[in-house]
Amino acid sequence: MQEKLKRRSNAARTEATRGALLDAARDLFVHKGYADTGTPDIVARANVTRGALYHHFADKTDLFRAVVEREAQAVAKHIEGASANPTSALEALTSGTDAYFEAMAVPGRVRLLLLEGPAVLGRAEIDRIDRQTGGEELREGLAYALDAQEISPAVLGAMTKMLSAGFDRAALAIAEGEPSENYRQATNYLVEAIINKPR
Amino acid sequence: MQEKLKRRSNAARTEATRGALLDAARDLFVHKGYADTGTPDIVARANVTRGALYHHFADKTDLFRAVVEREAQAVAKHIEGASANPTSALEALTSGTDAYFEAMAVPGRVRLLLLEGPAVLGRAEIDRIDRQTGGEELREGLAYALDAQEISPAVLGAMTKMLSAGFDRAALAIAEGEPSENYRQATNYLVEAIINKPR
DNA sequence: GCATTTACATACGCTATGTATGTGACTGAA
DNA sequence: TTCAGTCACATACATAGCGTATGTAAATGC
Repeated sequence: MQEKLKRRSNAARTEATRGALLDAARDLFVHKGYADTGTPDIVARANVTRGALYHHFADKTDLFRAVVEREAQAVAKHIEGASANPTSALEALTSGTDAYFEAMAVPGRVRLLLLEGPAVLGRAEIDRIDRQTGGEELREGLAYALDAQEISPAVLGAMTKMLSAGFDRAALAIAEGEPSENYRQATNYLVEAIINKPR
Repeated sequence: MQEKLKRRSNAARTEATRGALLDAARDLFVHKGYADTGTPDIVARANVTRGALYHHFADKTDLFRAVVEREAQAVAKHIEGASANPTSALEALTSGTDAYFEAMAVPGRVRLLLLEGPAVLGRAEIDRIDRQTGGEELREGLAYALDAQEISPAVLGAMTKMLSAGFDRAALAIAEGEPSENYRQATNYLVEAIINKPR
């Protein structure tokens, strides 16, 4: 236990303040949305002043971006940890999507990453964050699974984006209370249909 | 040619003012986004005052909703007109998706309906508008195509939402300049894989 | 030990939103 | 035709949030 007003290094102060701001902002952005959350609300909950906020972040959008990036990293870490050693291409895909659905079931994540994120930061920025935090797994899994079939890389990329959007939508529906089993089954159906597609 | 300051009925005045506001707002929302578009900008472009805006619409969000609804109706009308008499389930689906991609290629539509819409109005509201303006076609087409296979209605609904999200994503990519041919091929591949899935 | 940088806090200007209030044009009944 | 009531705005105002400029004490580095 440390003293109440202990002297702290600048690094420690920065970490504490930034962390408090990120936590408070995440909560408020999740519950009230980006537009309806004011910087006064955020700093009040974080027990700092607006000066601190604008010292650590360029503006409100920059703070939001930091929140989103932290969230995306958490998702990536979860998926990374879950995908152990798959026995088949199909199993790799389904276990990967399961891990994704699990990770996205954390409250607020869907709103931050799939709803507010693209609108506030723009689709390009969100895509960048996704890629940066490791959103290549689905593409690789699909490419591997479709190895035998004659598909151009461009079409494969297009299909990957479309399926990825489908999984996002599934995560969104699950987060809104729809039974996840329906989406697990639909996912399996889709993946199987694609992998076993007759030519 | 009518006089410059002709007397007009109230109905005519309302229609003109509302139309000018909707047009101006659509342009600005498309180019600068909802958050960065101020009501002063909108009324300046529409050549009316803020008083007129707040007379006809409850608030800025309400005006945005009206813009989105008009846009969704335009999309519905286009698809409705395109889907003539299909010769097969597969052709019905592919021609429907093609019509959807065409409709969504109108500049700004993707941003309004797929990016800003869900974030500003909420997913639930956007879904309501979609349903109201006739977004049931894909569901019916899929249900018909999958008639033979053993799929519960719940899973079918889930799959429909996921595929719909995929098509949205395709429309978005096309709107951002990616070659539509990739997405047409990917769409065909997916639809065929699903319809012909071996059991 | 001192200059510099860091990490804030405070105060301010600007802009946008929504609302309250005022006014003239239109409408409908007598 | 007139006149009361409503409609379609216009204007003025109150509030609030954002970003910035400026001030200060603590920490860091030479």
